[in-house]
Amino acid sequence: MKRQAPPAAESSATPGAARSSEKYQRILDAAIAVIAENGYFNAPVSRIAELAGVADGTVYLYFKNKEQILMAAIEKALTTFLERARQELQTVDDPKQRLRRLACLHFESLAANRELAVVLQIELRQSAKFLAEFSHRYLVEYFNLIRSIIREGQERGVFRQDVSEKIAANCYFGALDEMVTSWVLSEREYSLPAMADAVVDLLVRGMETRPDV
Amino acid sequence: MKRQAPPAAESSATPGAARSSEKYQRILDAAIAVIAENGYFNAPVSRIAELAGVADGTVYLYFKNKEQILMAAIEKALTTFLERARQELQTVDDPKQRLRRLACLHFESLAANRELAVVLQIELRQSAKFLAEFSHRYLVEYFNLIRSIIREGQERGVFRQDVSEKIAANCYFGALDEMVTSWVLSEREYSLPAMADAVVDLLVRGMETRPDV
Amino acid sequence: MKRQAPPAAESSATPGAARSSEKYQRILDAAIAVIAENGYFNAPVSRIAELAGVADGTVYLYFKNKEQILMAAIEKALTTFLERARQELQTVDDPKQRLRRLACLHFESLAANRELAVVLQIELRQSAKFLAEFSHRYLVEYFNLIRSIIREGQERGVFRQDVSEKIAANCYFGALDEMVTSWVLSEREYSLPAMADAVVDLLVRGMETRPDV
Amino acid sequence: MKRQAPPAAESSATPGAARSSEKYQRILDAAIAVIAENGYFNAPVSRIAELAGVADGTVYLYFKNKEQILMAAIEKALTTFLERARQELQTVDDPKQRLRRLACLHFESLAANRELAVVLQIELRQSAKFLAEFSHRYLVEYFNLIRSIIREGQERGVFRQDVSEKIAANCYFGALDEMVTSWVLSEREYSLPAMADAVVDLLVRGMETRPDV
DNA sequence: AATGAATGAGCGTTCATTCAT
DNA sequence: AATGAATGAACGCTCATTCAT
Repeated sequence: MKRQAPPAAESSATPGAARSSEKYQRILDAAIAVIAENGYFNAPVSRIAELAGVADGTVYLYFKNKEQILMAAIEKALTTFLERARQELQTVDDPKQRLRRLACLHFESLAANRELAVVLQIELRQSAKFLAEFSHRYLVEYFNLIRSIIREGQERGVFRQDVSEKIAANCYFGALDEMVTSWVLSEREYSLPAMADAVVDLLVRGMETRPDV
Repeated sequence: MKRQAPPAAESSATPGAARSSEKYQRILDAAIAVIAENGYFNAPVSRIAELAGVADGTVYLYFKNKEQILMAAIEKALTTFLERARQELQTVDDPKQRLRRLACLHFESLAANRELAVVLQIELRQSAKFLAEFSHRYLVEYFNLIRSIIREGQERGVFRQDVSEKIAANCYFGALDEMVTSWVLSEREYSLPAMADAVVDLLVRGMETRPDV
Repeated sequence: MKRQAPPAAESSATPGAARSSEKYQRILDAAIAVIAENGYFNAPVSRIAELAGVADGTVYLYFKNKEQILMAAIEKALTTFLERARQELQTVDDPKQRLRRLACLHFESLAANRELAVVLQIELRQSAKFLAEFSHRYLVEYFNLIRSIIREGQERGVFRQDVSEKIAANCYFGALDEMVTSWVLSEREYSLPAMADAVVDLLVRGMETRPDV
Repeated sequence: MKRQAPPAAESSATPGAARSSEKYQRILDAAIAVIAENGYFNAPVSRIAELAGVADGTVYLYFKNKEQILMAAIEKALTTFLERARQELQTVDDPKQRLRRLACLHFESLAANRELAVVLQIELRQSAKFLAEFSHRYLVEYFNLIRSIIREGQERGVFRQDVSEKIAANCYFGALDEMVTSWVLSEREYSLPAMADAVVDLLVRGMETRPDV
């Protein structure tokens, strides 16, 4: 994250790409592409550099090591997502609708960038240690958001009280996650966001208090 | 030529040597242990061999390459699981109960062997290609089993017809899967099977036809 | 020092060199040659391997890392020297003669293997840390030997008591050491052992009690 | 063109830029500090630049390459030392006293700047080639000074004629050198100059003609 | 079938040096 | 004169795989 002060601005003399330091971003994008294609451990830093159009050594001007590239990519994606999610959820009040909105965002975000989706769904879990650390640092916030919505719903009497909020959040996230993985692995092209309603429907029905008999 | 009868069945993952041999199994167990501990890419074949008590070269008498060890381990775990699942499900008729029974088995199987769980939940996803191939070859059967139960439920009028059986299966599997991942990553020790009822409850309620108003 | 059990014996089928594990020694010799030529930091392991006639990776079968090669070479040279020194000194009683004998051995040992001499005189001192550790582990024994001879001389009244044994040992070693360095750096070829008498003469005179006036 | 007058004298080790510049000196000091701490090969130019408070590239305005920094640092230290030595020796006539004075200066100079001492005693010897070139260019003068004193002593009949002046100089220098190395490596703090008398005593006694019996 | 020494391609990373500004 | 981002060659080391025994 030690983003070197970009030497100023893009000059004219540079063929094709802008000179200076959207290089950070170029490396990040290249990394996601190469990792998505080959997996983290089969993604040589040299290939990432090549795709980013920089020298091997340049990568290390922007990232401490290979792992940090992946970390940075994931962190950014998640931070962006959470920020957007929190913002959009402010305009929705009903817990059911909030879960629905969140699922749409989840799907839209990943559908918009399939390579990123591959990385998040698959490469993220290369090793227990990596995932564990990651989960604790970033994913936990997403979970907390989900749990807070469910809790709110329970307090309002919209969701059943006899469902552990933690378990419900797990099921909700797990269902979304599996849908994405399924989509990522599928050869057939289909709209992921279009699935949101069905999924949320199923889960919300599972959680809601019966409109009593 | 004192070739000791190389015992029968050879699957794709198993060349020249005996699949049933005791060494075969020892290598498999060692592989799961080492991979669970360090991750697939940080699991040297030499360490697997060491733990299995065989020479490095011996591993290659039983497996074509490193990837095939992981493949074989997973294949066996899944085959065993599916076999047992099919058997146990024969004694249950009600679709809801069948889903419940399946979830219990899912959790029990993995809770009984945490190392295997780590491998299945995490190491499985080293690369999109790997996972894709794996999914298509083995996981698809599990999915088909789940889907057939749901379909049966729909046909009997126990589950709503307006839920895509495919999506429902995804949600069901995703929820279970996330519960397991959560359990694997958790430091606190708790009973995974004990969670089965709550999870199935949530999902079954989401799928069932309302006991009409 | 983890010398792999050499797989048995030299077979006939091997062209030129013996098959198996004087490889350890070959690598050591190659290392000394390459380091003497280029200096430790400019001595690629790959060149050492090449000169030893083994693959790069093989080096690491015999040595934990590059530093350990240098360490092993030096340790062996010093151990051999000290062993021989102690043995030969048993046959000499007079302290003055013992110092003389030791100096001869010192010079002979290094003159017999100029490359080793280069390594010991020069490469040994690449870094303060390296040298410090080395001195404390190996050189200290040599110093102790020298000091014990001087002390003995003092006790017998052959050497002056008003000279710190430690300082005298430093001067003695320093003089020998400088002679060797001088010889190593000199382009002109001359006999190092031939210098021994003159050097020892100077130092012994400096230490001896005057045959009283 | 606002070229600030690039001040006069340029030696071999100093290209384009000013040798007398303040930055030049800052780089030199930084280099000695960093090299003393980490060794020449583990002393990144970037760290030297950082410590000197200049940009990486600036270093190359003052020095042709990394080696030249070390060269220049050593050259300056030796030049300064020799200049001072020659001056101080003008006030001493007796060869024995001159050797004593020289040893004191030797020890004082290095004791006054431990980092420089580390560099001179240890880092100087990174490679036979480096040391050889260095010896021939700078150290030789020091040796000549020592030899001239000894020769003078011999001519005056103070020192024995049967000692090669060259060997005697080697022993003298070697003894001093070893004392310094010993001091540099020692953890215990002690006064190096305090050792001068004892060392010189030993050597001078070794060289002097007996006050005849 | 079993061994394990040997291989060598491949990788992550460092750092002296350059050069456009 | 001064900068510091960029370069890319070079290196130490690992490890999947082979093969002579």
